[in-house]
Amino acid sequence: MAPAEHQSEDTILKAAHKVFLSRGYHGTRMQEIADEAGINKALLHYYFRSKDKIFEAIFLSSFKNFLPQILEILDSDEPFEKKINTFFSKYLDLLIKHPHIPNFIMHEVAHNPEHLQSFFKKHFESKPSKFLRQIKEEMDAGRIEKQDPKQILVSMLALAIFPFAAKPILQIVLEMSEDDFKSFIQERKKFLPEFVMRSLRKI
Amino acid sequence: MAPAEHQSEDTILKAAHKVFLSRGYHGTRMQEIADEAGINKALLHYYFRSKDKIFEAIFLSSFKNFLPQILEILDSDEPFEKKINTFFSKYLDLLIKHPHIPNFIMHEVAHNPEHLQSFFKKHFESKPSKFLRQIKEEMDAGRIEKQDPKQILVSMLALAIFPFAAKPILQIVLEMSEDDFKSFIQERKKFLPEFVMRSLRKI
DNA sequence: GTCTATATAGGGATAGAC
DNA sequence: GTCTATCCCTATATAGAC
Repeated sequence: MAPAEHQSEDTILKAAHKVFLSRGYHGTRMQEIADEAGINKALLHYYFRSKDKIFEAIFLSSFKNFLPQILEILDSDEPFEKKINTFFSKYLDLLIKHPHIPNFIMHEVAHNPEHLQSFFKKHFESKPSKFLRQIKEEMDAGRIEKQDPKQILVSMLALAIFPFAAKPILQIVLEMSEDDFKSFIQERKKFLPEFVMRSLRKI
Repeated sequence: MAPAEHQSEDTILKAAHKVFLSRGYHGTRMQEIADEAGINKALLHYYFRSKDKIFEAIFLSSFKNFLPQILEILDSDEPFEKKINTFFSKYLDLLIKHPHIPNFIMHEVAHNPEHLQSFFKKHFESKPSKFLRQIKEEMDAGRIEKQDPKQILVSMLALAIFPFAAKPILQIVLEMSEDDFKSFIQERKKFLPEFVMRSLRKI
């Protein structure tokens, strides 16, 4: 890539990412993206034709960080218990890097569910089918309690994602400062694998 | 209350509730609320002075369904294990009745965290302090594993709330129809208390 | 209390100079 | 490529008749 050529485009995307993720589609003003990027409104339309086009780019890149990367981990060949550890460790790290993604995705998706179906099919065929099968195998082998595998998967996602989506509320209810919250999440990396495995393990 | 007097006001509130919860503050048009209520735009301003005022009313009533009612259950005098059961059973029922509240609250709160602090202090002093103490007591009595009580509380909230916030995504990833999702949630009422208690119980 | 009509502002998008 | 100026539609809000 030529160095200066795409500089503005990247600057715009970074700015747009920041604004869209903190304000949502309808809360975002093109002016604010321009200010954040240190350029003019007109330039936004020069690079991307419309607000919609910029949004699409941001949404796509965000979504890729929200689910597919993680589903891949779940579909790896690691043994079960090891995989639970890897999952929480990697997912929490990812969420620490992009803490606003859960809210952003869930909000936008809830308001355009029609688009999601085709969008999903277009960009990711990855389903957590291998992981769901793996859970079944563990059950059949008598190593974990018989449960609906989907309930387990959704629970794992919930335990990892929810604290980031509900952060401001949790901070108030539990009287946590920013630092408190940070160490709460760090603690959670250790807490969650144990929490889940203790629940699953046959006694 | 006089019968006809407040009819329009109620109609407006019901319509506003529906529109705000499905579209969010910035996605909501006064025109759509008016249409939904079967009245004129101007009438909205006659009853409530501005969009902000209507929103405030809706947000307040929604928030009351999202947290305080549940924190109350947690601060009751029930014994521990019974309380875990009551919590999930009542909370899931509440969320079935108001499935859009989690997304709505979390989205709006994330974008106006400044307001939340004073808002929360004004309307609810209820903190889950009794429940957190109760967890500690169970630990001290040797009935459950020693853990950070806050991690447990947040996990319980996550397990209950997340599926509603992430519903459209889950439906696609797990290939669930509306009916599938409904029964998934019904199943979850039984699944969650066991899931949590198995994890906590000392072995 | 409820309507129609209108004022006013805000924000996405374009024209055109440089 | 980047800017200033401006168009134009949309949305909140108000005025005023009934």
